[in-house]
Amino acid sequence: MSPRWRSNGNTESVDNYLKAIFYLGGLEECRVSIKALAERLCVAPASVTNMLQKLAASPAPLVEYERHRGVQLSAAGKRRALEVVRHHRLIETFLYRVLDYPIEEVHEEAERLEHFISERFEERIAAKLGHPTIDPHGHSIPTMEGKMATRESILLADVVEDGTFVIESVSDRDAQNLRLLEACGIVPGARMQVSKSASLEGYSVRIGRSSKVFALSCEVALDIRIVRPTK
Amino acid sequence: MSPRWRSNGNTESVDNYLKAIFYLGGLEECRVSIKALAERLCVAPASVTNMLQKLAASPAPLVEYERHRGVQLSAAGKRRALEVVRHHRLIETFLYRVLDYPIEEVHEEAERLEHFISERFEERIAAKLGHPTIDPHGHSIPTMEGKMATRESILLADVVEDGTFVIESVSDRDAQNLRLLEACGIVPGARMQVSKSASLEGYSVRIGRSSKVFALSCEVALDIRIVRPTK
DNA sequence: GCCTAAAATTAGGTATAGCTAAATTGAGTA
DNA sequence: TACTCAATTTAGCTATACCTAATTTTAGGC
Repeated sequence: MSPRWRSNGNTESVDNYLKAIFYLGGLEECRVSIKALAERLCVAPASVTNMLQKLAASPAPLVEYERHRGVQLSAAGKRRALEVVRHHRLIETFLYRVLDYPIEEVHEEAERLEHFISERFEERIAAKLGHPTIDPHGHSIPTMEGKMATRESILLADVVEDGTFVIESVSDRDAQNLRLLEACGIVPGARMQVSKSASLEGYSVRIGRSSKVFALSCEVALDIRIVRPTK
Repeated sequence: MSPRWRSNGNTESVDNYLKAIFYLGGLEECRVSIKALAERLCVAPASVTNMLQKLAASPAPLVEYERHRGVQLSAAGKRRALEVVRHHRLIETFLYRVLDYPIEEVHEEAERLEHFISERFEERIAAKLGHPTIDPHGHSIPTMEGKMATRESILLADVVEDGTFVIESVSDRDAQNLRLLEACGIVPGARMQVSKSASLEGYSVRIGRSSKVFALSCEVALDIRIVRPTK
């Protein structure tokens, strides 16, 4: 006799651990340290150790964990992480395109809702949106089967030679910053002229044909991915 | 340093208690027994006592609770309950009208999501739907200010004389049943000829101009509200 | 007024997911 | 090799929200 509303088992925390391991592990899926996870999740390192031990001890473990050598997702864990990322990015796209959210508000709402929507909800919003592959921040949306397209972009922060680029994606984690970027026209798909300015400790950029120049700090440049123009 | 995803305080259980007290108290807002609450929430009576004591002891209590004499919502509790009901019914309407959900699936999804949507989400779906006042099951949607329209309907189960009625609302709690009702055309707004049949221990009904007769049990009739046709 | 049964409460226990503080481990340096 | 220190783990604690079993209270019948 357990309350109706807990019947699905609450996977919120677990999902957040999996997502964090997924992001921190990068595409190379290297082992992630307890410290890095603790920082990303805003919990104490001891809490992370605890949770990972529990996850690793389950009959169908979502993580591969070895004492003192960090943690990695198992195949099942990666599948679940990609599902949550798909939920997150579909919801962001939906909020932006169907419910006309301001761009800087979609992340927070998606961060909450991603854990609670059903398969049906996922399928319906995907259909409504025409099965999108890119979210409003320019990030790839994993498919229902758990495949995520990889694109050959680089970090703006890694640019060494001045040139023209197309913005692939921006970070969704800092709403304040996102609002500023959007106001400057720094949005996925925009064409951007970049010049590295040593004096400024950052980058000067011009968007499209505008003559306005914006200064971007190195920190912000770490959150922007760009590609060479196709033509 | 508490994890981001718990920052709002988890009000899921509390919301469910408030909603249950709201429904069981009825429009007269009478005191609700611990036993009734426990049954509705599928938890042990001891758990209800516990929760109510905690809720009543808070500096701004959501309930008025006295040992051995049941519980009632405070003004603040009623406000919150109506907000959750508004969320629930707006979400149901949204799922049905915008995302083309089958009618019998909207309740379960709304039951989960109602606790986690933001004010912005509420406002946006309401706008998208043209600020609806009735949900797909025929229930009134409370306003943003916490007012809920009351209509002069009666339970089908209270019908003593045969006659023609318009269906106001059906229950959303039993998906199976809801699917059957819909298949019979027993949906809000439909015109229904009712005859009480003693032999059947229930009602025989015909919908619109159809000649098909359906038998409804007394139990089902407890979940259908009807009104006299306006003309 | 007393007795009984149902309802409510109390007492004590579980699991989850956090926490701090103390102990341990291991990786790089002297 | 041994030392040091940061990272990790362990131990033991907290709060929430549930549970069962035992106790208390209340309300209705006699």
